[in-house]
Amino acid sequence: MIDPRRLTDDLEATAAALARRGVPRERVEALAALERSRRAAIGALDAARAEQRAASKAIGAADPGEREERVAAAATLKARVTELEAELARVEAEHTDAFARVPNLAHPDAPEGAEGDGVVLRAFGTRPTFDFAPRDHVELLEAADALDLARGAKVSGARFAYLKGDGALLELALVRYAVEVAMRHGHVPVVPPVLVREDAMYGTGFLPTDEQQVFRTRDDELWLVGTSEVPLAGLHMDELLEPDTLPLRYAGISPCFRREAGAHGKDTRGILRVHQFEKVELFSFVHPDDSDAEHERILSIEEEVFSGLGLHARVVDIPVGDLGASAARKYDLEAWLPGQDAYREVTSCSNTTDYQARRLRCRVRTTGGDPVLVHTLNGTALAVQRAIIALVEQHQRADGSVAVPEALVPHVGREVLLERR
RNA sequence: GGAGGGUUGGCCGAGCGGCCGAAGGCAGCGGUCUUGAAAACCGCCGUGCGGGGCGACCCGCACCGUGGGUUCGAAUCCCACACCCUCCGCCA
Repeated sequence: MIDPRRLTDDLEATAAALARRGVPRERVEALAALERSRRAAIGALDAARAEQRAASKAIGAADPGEREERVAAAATLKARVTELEAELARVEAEHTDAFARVPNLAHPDAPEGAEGDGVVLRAFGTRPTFDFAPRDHVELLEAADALDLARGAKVSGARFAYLKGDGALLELALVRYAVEVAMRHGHVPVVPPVLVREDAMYGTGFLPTDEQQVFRTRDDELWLVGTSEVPLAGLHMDELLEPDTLPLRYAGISPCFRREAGAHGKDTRGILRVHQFEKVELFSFVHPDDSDAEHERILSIEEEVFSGLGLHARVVDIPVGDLGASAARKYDLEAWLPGQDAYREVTSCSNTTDYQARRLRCRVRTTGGDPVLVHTLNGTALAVQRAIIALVEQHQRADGSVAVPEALVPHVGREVLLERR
């Protein structure tokens, strides 16, 4: 959510900034009007309440003779207050809903453009070459009975899969490996709840905008998270933090659930786009001055995780037209997938600046001045299914087996996986 | 699922219709004292919103788990819900 105050105080600048995010001028002016009527309603109510309070106080000290008359007068004032309260509630509801749908302001350095206009900042690792026709992850994993898509579909539907045998082992090894890298960089490992209340979904910006992407439960007011970013951000909602506690850094380990509505026909093969996957997520709460540096820091951890697996990938600076509602700036890691002959997104890290903090009411004390909103950042340390794809496809050998990268050997317990029996 | 107890400021903890934004303590901040520190003593010390000065300040309103209700007036009374604790049942 943007700062309503800033919107009315500097309409021109805010309108220009929001135009970058595709918010039309008329809508910005409508928001400003809502903010002004909200303030007017508050002013009127406060004044009426002050009158009523004064009248009530006088009753306590009044002579019994004039009491009845004073009570009647106070009752009239009360009716006025009730009326103004209803008016404010109406304005406030409209205001809240309208502002909740406004995306975060883009970072000045985020590149212009729409999906596909990302700027490749750099690449790391070596793009593998093969003296045989490389297979894709489905062929490699199914041949070794490490993946069962057909039965996944039978039991749960399309976009669900079983990881078995080496596939299951690979998940455990990758999670453990990623958590260790994250811990080396000061992120505290966390296994969070994956069912959360609506408040946490709103606070992180997944509601109301992406409602159709989220699984919800029928009999309880709970939502299944699409990333542990939600419960990790929620960790400090409604909190006023002490400055010396920042930065707070976490590494969430959790399954993630996504409806993938509107993605019909897209990435239907294999486990690239599934309804349920496991992910290790980096999350930081920092002082607002430090969020740019923290963003680079999280990106570098992501690069370390991937390059540590001997994988080739590139870093993409995502254009404003392709940012989610909460992000001011986003970097993706795109790994080379020989099976698709393409680079595909395997991680993503966003600086959400004060967007989530405002919605979650998370602030930090400052020396002297008023508390300020913290900045929050999130990034994928490792998304298991996509990492598995990149790993088996890039490290495959002619016989369909996969060389386990050195860093993963201790966690897998073997140097080769997916050998056919 | 059943029965009880609880939820007050950064923390602990009083308050049980108007004098309560809220005693007291701890922590924190400033000062006196001290070679320095501790102790002692003095002072300050919640958050949000609205308005004004538009500076380190003043005024108003709101907030005692959340949402309703009673009342001229509620932290205090009533109802619902959420969460925490104890006991019983069930269960991994």
